Amino acid sequence: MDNLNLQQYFIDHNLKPTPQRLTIAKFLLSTDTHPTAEEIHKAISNELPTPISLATVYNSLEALVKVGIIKEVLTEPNKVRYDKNITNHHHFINTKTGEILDIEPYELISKELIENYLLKNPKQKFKVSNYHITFYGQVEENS
Amino acid sequence: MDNLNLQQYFIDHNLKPTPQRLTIAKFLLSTDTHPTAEEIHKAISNELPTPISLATVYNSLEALVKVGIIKEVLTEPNKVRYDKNITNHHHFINTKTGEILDIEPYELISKELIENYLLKNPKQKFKVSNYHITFYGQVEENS
DNA sequence: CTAATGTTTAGAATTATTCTAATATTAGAA
DNA sequence: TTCTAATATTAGAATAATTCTAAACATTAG
Ligand SMILES: [Mn+2]
Ligand SMILES: [Mn+2]
Ligand SMILES: [Zn+2]
Ligand SMILES: [Zn+2]
Repeated sequence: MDNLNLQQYFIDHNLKPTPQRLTIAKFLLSTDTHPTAEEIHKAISNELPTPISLATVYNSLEALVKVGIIKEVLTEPNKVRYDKNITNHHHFINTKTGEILDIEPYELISKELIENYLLKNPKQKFKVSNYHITFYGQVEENS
Repeated sequence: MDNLNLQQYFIDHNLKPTPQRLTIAKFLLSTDTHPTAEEIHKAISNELPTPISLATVYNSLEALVKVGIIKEVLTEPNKVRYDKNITNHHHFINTKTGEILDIEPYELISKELIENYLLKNPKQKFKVSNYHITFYGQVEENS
């Protein structure tokens, strides 16, 4: 999403396209990492004429989550990370580096497979609306 | 695990079987819920002759995680929950009630299936040591 | 006994986040 | 263009979860 679309998206969702919100959104859309509010605050603090407050970063992130432009990701204890990738996808955590990688849900694990799987649980019937997998391990570079 | 085994388990793992640790461990082993440190503190505070401090609850939980008798579970932002179920298993979150249910990993989603799945990701080779699925949805009672 | 070691404790400190209430900005109406 | 009402931003206080500190306790080996 480019600048103009972003601006329009905000307007369409009753969100004033303030410099702070635009800067935060543009920053998130530009990175594949999953930064925390603090990391975002540090990263953008010199991209605005006047310093942005941490409260505004938190406020803006909440607003951006609400209009569906970003998502929260929970990986470590007591830390919320933010993700520009709003599609249903999974995460691979590199246990050596701590890096969080997006894993796209290809067809192999389908909704049907998942629901079948849960049907094996004898006690209750589960109606799954969503699911998220966190993989832990290491990454071997392709040769 | 009963009282005697618990005591022995602690000793075998160089952990003094203090009343505080035993009480916390027994409490966790007795519940299928996934309580927070605070909830545990409240729940056991009248099961000991003298009041237990919250610091001790945190210290003990850390020790119990270290010796592998319990696990941490991350579901909500900024909250750590504890789980007596140390087997590899998944969690179903009832989005109506917030309840967290254990889902045993039956064979349908095997390690091989998972690794195959990740092999479809063209960019990198993943060596998965572990994975955890969080399901969201509702539960229909069996008729 | 006594020393050494490990444990618990209250309360202070820290970290992440939310709240408050004053000020500033925005966007539409006049 | 102003004016105005609604929103947004801000600094700093407050809160929630957790960790740290250093003193008091308990247990055990000598
Ligand atoms: Mn954070
Ligand atoms: Mn907690
Ligand atoms: Zn992601
Ligand atoms: Zn569990």
